[in-house]
Amino acid sequence: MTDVNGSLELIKRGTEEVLPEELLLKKLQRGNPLKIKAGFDPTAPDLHIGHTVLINKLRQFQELGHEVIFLIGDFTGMIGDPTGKSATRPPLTRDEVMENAKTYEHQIFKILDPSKTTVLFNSSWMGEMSAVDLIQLAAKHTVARMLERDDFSKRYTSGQAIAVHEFLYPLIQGYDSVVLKADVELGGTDQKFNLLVGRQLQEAYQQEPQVVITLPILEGLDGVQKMSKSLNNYIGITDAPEEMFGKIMSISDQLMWRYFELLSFRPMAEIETWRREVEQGANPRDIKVRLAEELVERFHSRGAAVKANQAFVARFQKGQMPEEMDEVSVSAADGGYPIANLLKDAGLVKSTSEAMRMIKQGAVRIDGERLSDHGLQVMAGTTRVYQVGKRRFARISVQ
RNA sequence: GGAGGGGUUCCCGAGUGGCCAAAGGGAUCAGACUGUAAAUCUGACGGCUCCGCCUUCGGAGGUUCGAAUCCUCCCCCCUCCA
Repeated sequence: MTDVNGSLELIKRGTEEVLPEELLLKKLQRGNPLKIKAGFDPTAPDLHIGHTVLINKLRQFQELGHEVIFLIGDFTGMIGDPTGKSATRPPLTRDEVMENAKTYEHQIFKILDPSKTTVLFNSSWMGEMSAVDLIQLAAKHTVARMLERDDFSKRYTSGQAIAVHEFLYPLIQGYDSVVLKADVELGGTDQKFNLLVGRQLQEAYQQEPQVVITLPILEGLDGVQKMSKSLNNYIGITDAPEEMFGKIMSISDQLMWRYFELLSFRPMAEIETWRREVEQGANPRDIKVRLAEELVERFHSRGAAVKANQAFVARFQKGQMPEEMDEVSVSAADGGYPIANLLKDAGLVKSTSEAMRMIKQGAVRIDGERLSDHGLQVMAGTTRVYQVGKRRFARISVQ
């Protein structure tokens, strides 16, 4: 390998930490393909663009000739990662795990090269482990070290529950690295503790420890909390083009730069140029469009990106109705369909109470016209466009 | 095993017999303003046949004209001691 330092620089770009960097350099200098490990939770196969920060990094390793191990933590999934609040998860069945794995592959191979990716399940070795083995593994770590983990110490000091089995999670994740003889493990900054446990365990099992690379956690659409499905502040990589485009356009100007840095493949120099243009008065919206187009193109196609942009302009800058919306058909009883029930049954609101509120607040429109009568009975034989707020539409036929 | 503290509406957190569908904050949603920005302002924020009615305050009973608030039993969490 002639250009080891160049590789190192490339790898470091966009990362939070490389621990320890000297070891990575040493491993690279040997010139052999490295085993790059990244673990994924089997319960949440719907990836969002926050996950792609990591996946993009994996791809970079592949391009440099290394082997990526995409590890599905189906065994650890049964424990549940004790990050933050730990609601007990129901164990997944074998079929569910396999199905989720398929979904993962479908999504990650939009970015990764399948021929250089090995997909593994940690149940294949953890399932074989005996109680004795597990206790021996547990003997290699101490409670004090476990409590170093921020999550645990916070919960411990603030009087929240920590179940004993939660201590096993980092150990098992670390043991995966032992089994795989991983050279490098990637994870989000929130995984730093778990990743470091892997290093320690590898040493305990007489292996050269892995290099730990942490990547920033992408903030969600709100710009404050991390992107996650449960907070509903995410952009799914399978989101429809228009939805994806719209979500990106809705982020704040400040957050836009963060997204550019972590998600765009554009050179940083170019992004800096745009930032200066904005400082000199360019409309940030126009720059944001470039980000939206790039990402829609990556996960869909160039054509989809162009179309999404056009639809966005038509709908929000020119105030037109969306071309496509849900079509709903319902049957009215005698005397018509009460508007509140209609909106509820069509899925535009969660309850009739909410429907009433929306109407009182002036959020409901029928064919573009604001509705004020919350007692309206919709007659059979009509088909109209019902709108709640700015974003929820449905074309409802009443039979 | 012993002693003490605690479980409230999505989250945090007030509330110790009626004025409580339950303060306040957060999140969320809507309206205004906009670039579907952000910030800000206003309002909403259990359900329903919606100017009225029904169901909520860990669970099950009980006292009372009336209970989130009192009593009994049960479940769960935390702290200190052992």
